[in-house]
Amino acid sequence: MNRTKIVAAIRQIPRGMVSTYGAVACAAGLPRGARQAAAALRTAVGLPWHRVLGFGGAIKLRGNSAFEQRFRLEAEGVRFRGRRVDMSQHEYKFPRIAPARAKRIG
DNA sequence: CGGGTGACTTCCC
DNA sequence: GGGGAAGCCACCC
Repeated sequence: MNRTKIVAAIRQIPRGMVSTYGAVACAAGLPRGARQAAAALRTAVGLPWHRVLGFGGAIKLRGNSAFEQRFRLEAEGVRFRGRRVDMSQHEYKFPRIAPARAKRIG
């Protein structure tokens, strides 16, 4: 199941690192599955959900959840630049799980 | 089958 | 940098 791959990918993000919806989906073999990655994060439990961000390291949650996500990341040593995570330092690059052809998303 | 929806992304103003 | 439009995709009526 694709959703399982997405969950597996998210679970691999180590502490102090982050990734993006698109990258996670890509690692799971779904080049256009950013939204599916988000859906998986919403439903699945026990994931490091706070380590998944929008493109460029932006928090896509709203309200209190956004605050909590930022708080948790900072607690792991992740640094922010403005409202975005400093991706040059903390972006986690997935090992290839499934062949992910690079294509534009969006 | 068709239409609405979203923790998405990219362009453009 | 903020806001809107358009494209994409799985899921759910």
